[in-house]
Amino acid sequence: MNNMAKTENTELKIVEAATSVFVHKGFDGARMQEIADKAEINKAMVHYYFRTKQKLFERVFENVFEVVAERISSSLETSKSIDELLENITGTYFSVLAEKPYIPDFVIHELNRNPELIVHIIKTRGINKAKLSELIITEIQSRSLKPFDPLQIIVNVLALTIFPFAASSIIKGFIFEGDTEKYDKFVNERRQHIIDFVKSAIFKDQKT
Amino acid sequence: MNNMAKTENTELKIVEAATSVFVHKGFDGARMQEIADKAEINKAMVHYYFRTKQKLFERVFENVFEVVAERISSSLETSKSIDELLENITGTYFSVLAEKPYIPDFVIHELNRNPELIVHIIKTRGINKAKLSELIITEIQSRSLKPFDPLQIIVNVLALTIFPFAASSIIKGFIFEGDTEKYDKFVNERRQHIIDFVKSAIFKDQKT
DNA sequence: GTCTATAACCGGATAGAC
DNA sequence: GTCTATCCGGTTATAGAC
Repeated sequence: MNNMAKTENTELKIVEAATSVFVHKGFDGARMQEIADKAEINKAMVHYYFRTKQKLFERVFENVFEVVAERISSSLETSKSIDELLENITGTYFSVLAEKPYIPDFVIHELNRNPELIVHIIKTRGINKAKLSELIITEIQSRSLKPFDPLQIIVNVLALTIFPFAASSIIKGFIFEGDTEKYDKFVNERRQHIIDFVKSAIFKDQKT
Repeated sequence: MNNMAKTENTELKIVEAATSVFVHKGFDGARMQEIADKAEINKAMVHYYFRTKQKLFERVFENVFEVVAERISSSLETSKSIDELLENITGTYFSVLAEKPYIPDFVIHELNRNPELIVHIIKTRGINKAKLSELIITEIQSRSLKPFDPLQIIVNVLALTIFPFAASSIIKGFIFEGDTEKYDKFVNERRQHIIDFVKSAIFKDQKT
């Protein structure tokens, strides 16, 4: 009992440490020693619990991915209109990414370099894009919205929301010349801007 | 003379090989041996020409960055209206990125992990966002467009254009379930879609 | 489960002959 | 300029005592 609690506690500490290292340095840049140090534990212990760097990484990646996927899909389930959908998606992403802005670059980078990961993950959790485009198509017809391709719209919303976090260093550096204050203001205003911008694009009747 | 031609030729071969390796594996994942192999040259030669991996990387990164920056800024210079601007930016990006889709992830990832690079690059080539937002502001007033923040609009266009390339593996995997044909069709239609979408968002008069 | 020590290997970099 | 051989530090992973 005592042992088990200890075990799970140690394992958790390792995963947490590993997450913060992998997420900031990537798989190739991460060092098992740094993970051990951050977990305040011996390096051998990390191998005792997870055997290889690769296995530890997979555990971390799935965790990180799950955090986002979980919150996104639950917010999709409950959306009954495009307006609600927009509010929910942007809201969810902003609440997750404002806290963990490094997630997009991490996920994108590791997935690009390791496409097998995708196959593995898709099997466990497929995003229900069918349901999503159905909702959009229905709305396009019933509310006579602009006849854009639903998939393009979905990607647009993802792009508008995620890109600024993925490319934060570029936007901060090149567009705001390193001015953190202006950048923060920009991010704060952006959630509402995206909603307004997308609505303005797809609704025929103007709401300014 | 003969030596010099050979030198420049060898150097070029190294840079080309290094580019393809760095761009796909990132700095941490890249191996000098693989670069040497690809350049069909000895590993010691790579060090002879560039001394360190870091120096070779910087040369490659600046080259890659330059390709994009060059074409973007020249297309910005010549744009006299928002319509032209949209056509030029999306057109330029698509022509560059359709050919080199790995650039966004590479640039974003390396810049996020190595912010000092940004400072270095900004000094040499600043993006003239001032001129850009001026044009947008003028257009907003004279053609009575929706009063969106010009900087948000700029980021929107970049996001809509670049994100699908950066996250290509995700979009291909999750939204198109690995169907390359559908994905290619999606990308081909996307350039025009972005133009239509953005115009629809910022123009008050509808052009469907 | 936890630690120390070390194996085994890899990768960047250099020495030195040609 | 080009090659072979090699050094050397660092990194993953394991052996083995406690």
